Amino acid sequence: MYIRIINNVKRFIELDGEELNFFTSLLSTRKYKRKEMLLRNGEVSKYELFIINGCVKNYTIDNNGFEHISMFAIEDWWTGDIASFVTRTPTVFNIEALEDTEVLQISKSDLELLLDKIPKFEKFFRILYQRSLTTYIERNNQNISFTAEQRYLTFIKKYPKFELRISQKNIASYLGITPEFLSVLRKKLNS
Amino acid sequence: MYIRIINNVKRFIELDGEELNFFTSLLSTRKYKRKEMLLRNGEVSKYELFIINGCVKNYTIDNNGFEHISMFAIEDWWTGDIASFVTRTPTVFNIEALEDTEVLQISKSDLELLLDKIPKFEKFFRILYQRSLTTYIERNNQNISFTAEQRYLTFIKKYPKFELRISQKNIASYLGITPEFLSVLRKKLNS
DNA sequence: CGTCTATTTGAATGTACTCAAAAGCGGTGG
DNA sequence: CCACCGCTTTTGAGTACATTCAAATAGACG
Repeated sequence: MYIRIINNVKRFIELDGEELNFFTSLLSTRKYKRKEMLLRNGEVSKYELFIINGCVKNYTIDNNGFEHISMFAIEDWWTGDIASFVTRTPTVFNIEALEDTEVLQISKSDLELLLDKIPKFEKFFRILYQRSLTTYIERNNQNISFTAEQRYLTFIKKYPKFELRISQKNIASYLGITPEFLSVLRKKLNS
Repeated sequence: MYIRIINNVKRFIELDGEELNFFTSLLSTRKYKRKEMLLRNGEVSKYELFIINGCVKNYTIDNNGFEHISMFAIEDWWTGDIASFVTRTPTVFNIEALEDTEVLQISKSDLELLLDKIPKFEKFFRILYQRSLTTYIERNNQNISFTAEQRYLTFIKKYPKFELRISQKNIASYLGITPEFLSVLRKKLNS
């Protein structure tokens, strides 16, 4: 149950048995069926989530009803909505399971307790956010400088697993293009 | 000299006089003239930077020689290139002063020393990166879902100061559009 | 004051979208 | 296990948003 999250945390900090027990005591498990919602636009995001298995998408819906995917998360990834979680304000995001998914979650008060009791977790999250930031900076750069084709090629190179697991419609939404246009791009690239 | 950075740090953590002295002892000042480079593509980013006054742009140059601005930073902002700084690998970014600029900088080894001696700084940077991440997530969402006009309107609403201080050419580069098209947009919006 | 860069303007072009319809595919129930 | 239903993907025609290139004008810096 906790092996994946423990290995994940141990990438950046070292913890003894007691600290690990305290950490895992703050986590709870939840299972979601494919298409179930983990978070809905308008709610306050109460948890930071760690995916044990499965796959979710984190997206907004614009005024015309179109979905725009901010991120995917699969096993060993953290997800959630930091902005809403930190400020306790309603989220603009939705999180939906793309496969049957099992998560570990930690509430805001328990996370604060954890950071307070074991400051090494400040370091853990500092590094986690640092790396996440790097990814978003890179993606932002691609968004403002790449064509859709370049973004697609970069995406499948960086996340080869995702291409097999995630529908074209969802990949298109992540890339910021229409599914029709992604279809055209793929046809062109395969010929 | 240190008032701005001390106030910046005190937003998230409390420090006593001794801790502040240790912190500031690790900082050095540098001044740059307008158009001077703070960092060049291919170098390793050796410092995290805090702007005391002035304004800089952080950008990449694509294969066709076009600039794409990742961020601006003015007084009280942190900047640099985390990816290169953390991994000690050559950066793809350039940082250039848009005005005469004065910065405080801290080297990687000194930052590590600081984080080690005063773990509260782990918390400071955890929160700093968390907030920065939130900004990039929001901007990424706008990039994949907004038209150029919507991105421009959002930008001037969020950073009204920047519009007065930064050339249209640079704003266009930040938004991911051509200066010519931004000119057309502004004309349309002013009529 | 002169030079260099930024901004404006316009015409032609390209990238990506919209809308519509057909084809393909997967899950579910009979 | 097959057939149907709903959703995804494909295809194509017409359109919109944004770029490219060029030239004129305006503005800033030394």
